[in-house]
Amino acid sequence: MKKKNREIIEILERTYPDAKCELDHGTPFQLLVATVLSAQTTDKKVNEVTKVLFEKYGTLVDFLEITQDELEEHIRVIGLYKSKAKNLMGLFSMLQDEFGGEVPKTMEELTRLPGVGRKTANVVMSNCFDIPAIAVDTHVFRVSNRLGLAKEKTPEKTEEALMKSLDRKVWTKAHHMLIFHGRRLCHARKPQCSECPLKLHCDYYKENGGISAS
DNA sequence: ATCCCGAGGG
DNA sequence: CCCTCTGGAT
Repeated sequence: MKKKNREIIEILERTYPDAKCELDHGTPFQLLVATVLSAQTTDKKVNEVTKVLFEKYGTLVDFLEITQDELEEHIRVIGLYKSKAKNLMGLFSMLQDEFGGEVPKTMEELTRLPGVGRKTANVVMSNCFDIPAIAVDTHVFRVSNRLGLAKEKTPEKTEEALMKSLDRKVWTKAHHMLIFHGRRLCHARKPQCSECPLKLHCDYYKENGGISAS
């Protein structure tokens, strides 16, 4: 790992020592469901929904008995609930029919599941099975570009570049820290550069002197 | 208005 | 690559 990257990781570790997955989850199956639900909404809201949902339906077997209408009723307060409910219904049956009722552990298998893309697959692999992975969401994408960890034009290329430029053992942690940084300081619109401990390592800061775009 | 730890389809 | 899908918070 390059010296600059190592310094960035060290600063992130000091700044966000508690960076972690904030979705509540017990079993891998439950985190998979929670992660599918989390797209374009907040973890807080998903946690409120899953707390009630998993109390009534805790396992795949329970969900195989549910109807799409019942599921929609539970997740109605979350955005995109129709497509999420539809995807989850397909996900349940595919888990049962093609994966023996178990959550698969590979990118190829996970992304076959309806509603599961690279981001969700990486979250499941790293958080459920301790497989080093970098899930690139909008935060990781933006922050990586600004810091120069991975200057890429698509999330998939950013994922590849980060895996090359960072030690495997910090992948999962780096993923969480970059998300925390994106949410706390390195906002899309108005990044708080003046408060940022990484500004001296940041290409974005160098280019505009830390003046937030209006 | 803009954003939320996206995914699928065109 | 770009658009849409959704509702709630700020």
